[in-house]
Amino acid sequence: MSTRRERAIIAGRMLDEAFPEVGLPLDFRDPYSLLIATVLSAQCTDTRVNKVMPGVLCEASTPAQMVRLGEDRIRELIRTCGLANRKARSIHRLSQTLLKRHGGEVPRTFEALEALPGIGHKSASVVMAMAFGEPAFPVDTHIHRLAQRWGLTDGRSVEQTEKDLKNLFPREEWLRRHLQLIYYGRAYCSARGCDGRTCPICRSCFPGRKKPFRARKA
DNA sequence: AACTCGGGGCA
DNA sequence: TGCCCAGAGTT
Repeated sequence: MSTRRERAIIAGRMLDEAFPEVGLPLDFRDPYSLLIATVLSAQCTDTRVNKVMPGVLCEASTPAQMVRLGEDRIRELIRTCGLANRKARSIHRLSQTLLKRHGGEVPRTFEALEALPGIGHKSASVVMAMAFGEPAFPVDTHIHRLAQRWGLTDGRSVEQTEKDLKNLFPREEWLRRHLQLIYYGRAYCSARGCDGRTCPICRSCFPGRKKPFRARKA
């Protein structure tokens, strides 16, 4: 039986081996672009988001331009990302709020970011970590699932998982671990199930695991 | 904490 | 078709 901290150390080593260098999946450093990309990312793969973003930025790369572009045009541009109605309205309202409340700038605090319409804790964390370089550990349902499978948390909520992961990894590793976990889950241990042949952890899974995970069919 | 929303892509 | 995808708002 291993402790949670021991499992975290093993997981960290394994993640570094699997993904020694990690790049940002959404390569937008500009805060506003990243904010838009984050909104589009809901229930949507990042490859699809990356395909759509250049077209959006071409027509509107600032809140003022986005407001002027209008909801209907935004909806056309982001159609292939799914949930286009909601996201178009969200992006439009978000841009209006940025203009009215922050002079067209993206605020640099958690509180202000989370207070924006259409921006929740996870999106705020992404912007804080990747646009502003502040310590944040974005945890979504995928990382939550992985942390549960690896015995890094007992919690049922993503909020508890975020607390546990922040506790298990030093602050300067948060962004790297976040990215590695995203990539790892996608490659080996997704919602469909864990491929025990290629996932070094789930193959033997940590002691304490109740039952084997459904393997992805080849 | 649980529920609702709800669309494109892929097997 | 059924299932999955870098969630947010409301109650």
